[in-house]
Amino acid sequence: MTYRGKLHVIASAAGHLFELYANGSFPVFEAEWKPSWQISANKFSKKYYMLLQQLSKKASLFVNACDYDIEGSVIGYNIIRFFGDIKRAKRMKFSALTKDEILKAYNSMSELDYPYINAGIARHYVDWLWGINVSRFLMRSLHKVSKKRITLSAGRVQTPTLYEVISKEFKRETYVPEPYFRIKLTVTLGSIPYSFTLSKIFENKKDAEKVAELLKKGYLEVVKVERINKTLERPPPFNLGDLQAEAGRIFGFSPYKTERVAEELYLEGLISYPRTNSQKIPPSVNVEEIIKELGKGPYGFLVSKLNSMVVGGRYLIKQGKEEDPAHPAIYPTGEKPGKITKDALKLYELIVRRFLASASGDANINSIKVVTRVHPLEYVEELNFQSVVNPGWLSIYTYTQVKSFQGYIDIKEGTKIPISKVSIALEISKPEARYTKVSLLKWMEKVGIGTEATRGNIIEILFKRKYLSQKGKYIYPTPLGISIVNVLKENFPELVSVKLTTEMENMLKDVQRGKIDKDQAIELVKRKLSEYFTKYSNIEEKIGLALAKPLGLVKYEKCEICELEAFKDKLCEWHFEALKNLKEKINLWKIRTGYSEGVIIKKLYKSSATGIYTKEVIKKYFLDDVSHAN
DNA sequence: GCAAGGTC
Ligand SMILES: [Zn+2]
Repeated sequence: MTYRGKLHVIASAAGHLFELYANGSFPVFEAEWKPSWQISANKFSKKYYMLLQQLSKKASLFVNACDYDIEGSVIGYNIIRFFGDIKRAKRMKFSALTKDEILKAYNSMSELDYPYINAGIARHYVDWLWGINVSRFLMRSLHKVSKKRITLSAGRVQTPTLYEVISKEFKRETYVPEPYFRIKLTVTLGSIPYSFTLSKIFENKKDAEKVAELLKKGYLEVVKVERINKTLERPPPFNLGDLQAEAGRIFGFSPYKTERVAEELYLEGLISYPRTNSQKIPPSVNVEEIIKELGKGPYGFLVSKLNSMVVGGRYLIKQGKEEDPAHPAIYPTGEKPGKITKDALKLYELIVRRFLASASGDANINSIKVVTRVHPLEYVEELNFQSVVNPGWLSIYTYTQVKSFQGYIDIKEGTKIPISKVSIALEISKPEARYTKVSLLKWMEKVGIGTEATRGNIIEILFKRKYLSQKGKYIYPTPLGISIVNVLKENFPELVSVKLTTEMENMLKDVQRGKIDKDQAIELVKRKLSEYFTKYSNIEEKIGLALAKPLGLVKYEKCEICELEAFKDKLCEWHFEALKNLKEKINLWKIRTGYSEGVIIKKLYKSSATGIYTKEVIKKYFLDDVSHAN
């Protein structure tokens, strides 16, 4: 384009066109930037590379207009320094690809942003040095012992993620639930029988029985009735993490799949840039125009619903808390979908409904809180009944359903409600849930490792390495994954912890502020790794052996129940822990319930709260006894 | 071949 009398040529990169690269030696501390297309099997970036190289020959000024974050700064810097001239270069900064923001950024462009560039370069080196060297160390060690070449890896993001799955799973699968008792009452509300469980917890069955006996002659007295009108606020538009969570919940998509399909929609021009953490839509996005366009398409009926809710004709998008330096939240462009896959259409509709919901109205809920005294005891019990009086956004975003109490509640202060039935319920404690791909991604988000663009993929890498496996929707570690974590935790403790990322980010901030030089920061990592590998030159066999065992490449003493290495009493650490927990908890069960061991074992074996390793221990050592005894 | 980060 010609603007203000000057010819401007705008050409796009496609992510990093250059990557760090070195030969195959070990340890390796020197790396150079090399064109991505020369390294990777995928040559897609070559055409972008060639074009930018050609155009750069004729340019008098170079402007980096990549994403306004440290990666965007590195992407543009590398292109300018390898093809152009960093002395004739500028930086544009904007957080949404809208006319307003682009014009503003154009009119206020700055010199090249070295604080960001240097921090970005340091980030690349730190990850490369740790990842390449430790991965090579693992593979060399295994090769020494087994002569096998098997791809193994470790890294700042993938290793803490693997460690998290394993530590959570260790607790989950060796879990033995504890018993407790609660009292269930059935009363008549108006003309409807209504059952609920008293909140009071009884550790021992006998205590619960005593109280239940008293309640048979008891009643509920209504102490207070409160009617509260609550609002259920409409949700903000999607960032990628929320989209991945919802597509997982609703369609069963993995986070990686959602990211891929979202990219497809983006390239089709149907949605805005998907790899964003923002839940906000800035005023520079023309929401009115987008909704008008959507109204003409297949989702026009949703726009009609929306318009019936909005007063005054102005849409007010609910803004979320999460932010992104380079992009707004995900929104539909208003373009009509052409021929796209079934999955793409599902995801598109989800994004459309969420966007329209964020522009619609909050739902109104009528909630009745009934405070009762349970006679003849002094328990105060709260009963809550809610019904949706105005669905608002719930009628557009129909993936979220709110239960409504059906029926009329005719009670007021002083009303006495007879108890028609009393029973005792055995309840058991619940363990923390197993990870799914989605909940693992949410964990990564929470602790702050990885980015929108990488989290889904890094989870898939752990599966490709056969460190993790999936059954149904749940994730389980493999023996190889367990050995990898054991080896890394013992020898490179930094690498299993999220702290490595926190500390790296602090270091990057110092580089940005000029408190330390990027080369100094990189040097510190090299020194640390160098010390490690000098120290470990004579333990490669030991480490190789630990990795060869789960791969079945060497003989070793196995657990009596599984393939893991025996740890104590012919059991692996996991089965040993499960047996220990089980023995302790059986006693607790006996005291609290008065059940025989046989009954307890059967209940535990049947319960979904009991861990897998616990069940295997039960099967091996207890179950036969039980069937003989009976 | 190996990381994590871009994007195809
Ligand atoms: Zn075992």
